[in-house]
Amino acid sequence: MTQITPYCPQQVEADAQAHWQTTRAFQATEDPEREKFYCLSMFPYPSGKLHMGHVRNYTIGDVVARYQRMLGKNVLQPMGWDAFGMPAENAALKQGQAPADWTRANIADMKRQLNRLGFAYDWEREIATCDTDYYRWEQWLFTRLVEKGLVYRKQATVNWDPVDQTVLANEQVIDGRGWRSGALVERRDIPQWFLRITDYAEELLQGLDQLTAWPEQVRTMQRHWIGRSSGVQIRFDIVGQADQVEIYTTRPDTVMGVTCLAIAAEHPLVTPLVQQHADLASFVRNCQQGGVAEAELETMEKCGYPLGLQAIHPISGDYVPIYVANFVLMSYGTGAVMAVPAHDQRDWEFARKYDLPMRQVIAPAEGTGADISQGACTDPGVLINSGSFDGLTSAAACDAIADWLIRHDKGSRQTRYRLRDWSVSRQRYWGCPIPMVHQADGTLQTADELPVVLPEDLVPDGTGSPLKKSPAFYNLGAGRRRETDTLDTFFASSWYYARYCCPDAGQAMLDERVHYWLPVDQYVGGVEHAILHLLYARFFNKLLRDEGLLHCDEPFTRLLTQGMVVAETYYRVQPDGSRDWYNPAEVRVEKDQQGRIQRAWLSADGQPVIPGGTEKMSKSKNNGIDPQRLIDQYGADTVRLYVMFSAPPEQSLTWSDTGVAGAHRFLKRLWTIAYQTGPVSGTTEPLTDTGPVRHVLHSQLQKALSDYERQHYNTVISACMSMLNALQPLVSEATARPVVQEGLSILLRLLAPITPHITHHLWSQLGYGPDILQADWPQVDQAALQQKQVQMAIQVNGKVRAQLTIAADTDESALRQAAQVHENVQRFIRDRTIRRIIVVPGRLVNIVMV
RNA sequence: GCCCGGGUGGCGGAAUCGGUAGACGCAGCGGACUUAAAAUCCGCCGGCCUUAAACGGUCGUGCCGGUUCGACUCCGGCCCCGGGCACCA
Repeated sequence: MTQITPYCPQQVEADAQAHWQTTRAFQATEDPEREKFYCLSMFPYPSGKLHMGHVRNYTIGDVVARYQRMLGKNVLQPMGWDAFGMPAENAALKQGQAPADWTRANIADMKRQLNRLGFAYDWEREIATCDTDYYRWEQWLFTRLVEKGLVYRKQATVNWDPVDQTVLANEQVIDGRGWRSGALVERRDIPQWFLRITDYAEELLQGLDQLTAWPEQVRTMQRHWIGRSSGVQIRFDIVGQADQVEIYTTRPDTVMGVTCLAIAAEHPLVTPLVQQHADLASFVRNCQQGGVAEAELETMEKCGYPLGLQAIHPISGDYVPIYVANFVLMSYGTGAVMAVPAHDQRDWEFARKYDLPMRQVIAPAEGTGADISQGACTDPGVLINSGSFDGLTSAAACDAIADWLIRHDKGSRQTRYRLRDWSVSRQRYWGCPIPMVHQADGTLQTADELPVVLPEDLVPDGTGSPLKKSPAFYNLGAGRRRETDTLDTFFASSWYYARYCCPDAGQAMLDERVHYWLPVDQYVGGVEHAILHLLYARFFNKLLRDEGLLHCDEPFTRLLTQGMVVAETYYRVQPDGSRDWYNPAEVRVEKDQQGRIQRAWLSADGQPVIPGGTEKMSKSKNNGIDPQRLIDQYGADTVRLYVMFSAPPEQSLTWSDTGVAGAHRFLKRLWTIAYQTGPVSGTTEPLTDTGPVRHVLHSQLQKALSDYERQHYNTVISACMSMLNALQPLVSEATARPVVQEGLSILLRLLAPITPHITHHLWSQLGYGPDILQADWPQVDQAALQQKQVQMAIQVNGKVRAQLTIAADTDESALRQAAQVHENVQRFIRDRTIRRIIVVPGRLVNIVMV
């Protein structure tokens, strides 16, 4: 046997990539004659190096793009950088490097790594959101939205670090304390810029029904997030005051059970009383302790303090006490809620704690009265203790009570959304400057000239935005002052998909090329973006549409939410209480028999580290795995194959590096078998052989083709492995050569989207064709699928008792006969009466006994 | 706390519409080749019972219950893990 060139991925991959470069294989051009396919993966934040989550995301996207290309579509697959954000400022704090330099160095590194993986990107469309040519159009859009009245300014509650004198992100609040200072975080209201996304709430909700190629779970999450509800806004008068308190409820049927109102510490009713009552003042101060994250507000201990005012129940006229409560925020809703302890669990607990009366006004529709001594009864039922409303069902009472309140001018019906307007201003440096100017008279105007360029030479010091300390930036003279807040980075990532269509458009935000490419046919990204990013991008698409810049209603036709790559986290607590996170690659662990971690220590110093649980790979928890080592050792194709094989794309993947060797072994076998078979020779006529190997080949091909459509790429690979397993014994048989060649030709094309380098090499080197990118997609030979014999299971009462190999065209009565005579079956049916026999053609016969 | 997912051998996973649970791979074990190792190739591989072995039996898809001739799949209740909760991206 002749010596076979060993598989050398580094060489094969460099050659293939050079070929794609010289042929400009992935540069996309608009061509109205061809069907387009726009495949987009969520662009990365340039945090440093590529981690496994990136590799997984971009490999999935690349497989989709290359698959569509092989189907003959005109494919656009761009790539860029979500380049503004907090980590650049954090790196600057640590290393004193300007965020711009850090970011651009990371972009260069990560671009090199992406290229090494062989992704089919059109790099001529590369975008970085920190480039003036990109963000100038955000500023332009912002001014347009100001003109349209879709931007406004309002107080909003933020996390305030009283020591560092800075606003903290929710992520920077750890156990109620600032991550750097360790100081107790306070809630503080400051003026912020808002976008009226709620104007689009109904359209964003309705649009979900059209997104049939989105995962149902994402649509459900967005529906709940938008959270449309029908309810009643009710006004309560206050004893001895002209002011009123307004509340909103979706359960007006329970209104007769109100025994308390709870209002926010910042509510206008509270402020005048604070000066008079020291206890109240101290309670209000306590209320302002802690962060603003909803999870924190919902899980903290609910506290209240009686304000000393009584509200007048709008129907009964009873007096109900008003409490100040730490779980009501002034900036959401009306800043007040009604409490119905008998029928709401949170209110029930609140009433227990402060010894407030409970008044049951709903009886369960069926059975005897519910016991509210153990907890609230939240189910709908029939009204009791509700005067003239007694006996109504909850549904009827909702209507009747709403009507009563409206008739007596005490309330109104309202449709509300849980969705809140989008606060887009950030008190940070490394972002797009908001193009507004504070005039000497206190009014606000849009900037005279765009772009407002962000100075790149500033270095943050952890005590607020350096822009605020940079008169060169903000001081416009004559008392005019530039806004120093920057835009939320979600602003930049909400329209990049459109800019890729025309990244060089100099005269406008978007040009006519978007009409060819949009909407995006396939969007791929982490499931963690299921709500915020995807909702904001849908919102922006509608803003851009209403601006006349694009025509589609929704930006992303099909969505694949890739599961996360998660890994264990490890940390040590520093003397100041902060946590230092260690990468799993630097940690050694000892596990017990159940696989639980017993002991973990840093390999560098042997000292223990604390396991922090498996979490999404992230910069902040330092648990990203560097894929570079694997690429160096095995090559890009092996890494691509491995990440696609080891789990279905939508499932989360707990990182472990066993199994990579198996993926590599498969590619080596493919290489060896292809070279043993040698250059393509002989007839090119379609084969007519219907032997067992071609049956395996074409039934596996059929499975692989359908799995490509279903995006079950892990089982595409399983099918390819089965095909290679079937071919392997035939390699040394000269007569089987046509079948092996056919098999390899199918296999190479099936694998081309997943492992593009090795398939490119073998295809052209062994004479299957000039360039696998131009090859036709394989097709199933139906004749090869036919089988003369099938194997069926025989069950008795649903338990498998025997196997039957029988002619595929055996009719049903013959099958019943054959099943009953089987020896082992006889043991179970002897002496007993057969009640029925169920035949599932091609699968099983089930004999049901008495 | 609320919303959305997930839980199948030692491990990753398969089972597309309620129809033979464990495809494909990893790890492991046994064998071939080799002076040896690596690589490669061949075979075995959920637990328990029975058996010389095969055949066979029985349990088994997080837990408890239900529907069905038949349940990983459907229904009810629970447990655990992951994601999101509006300033991480």
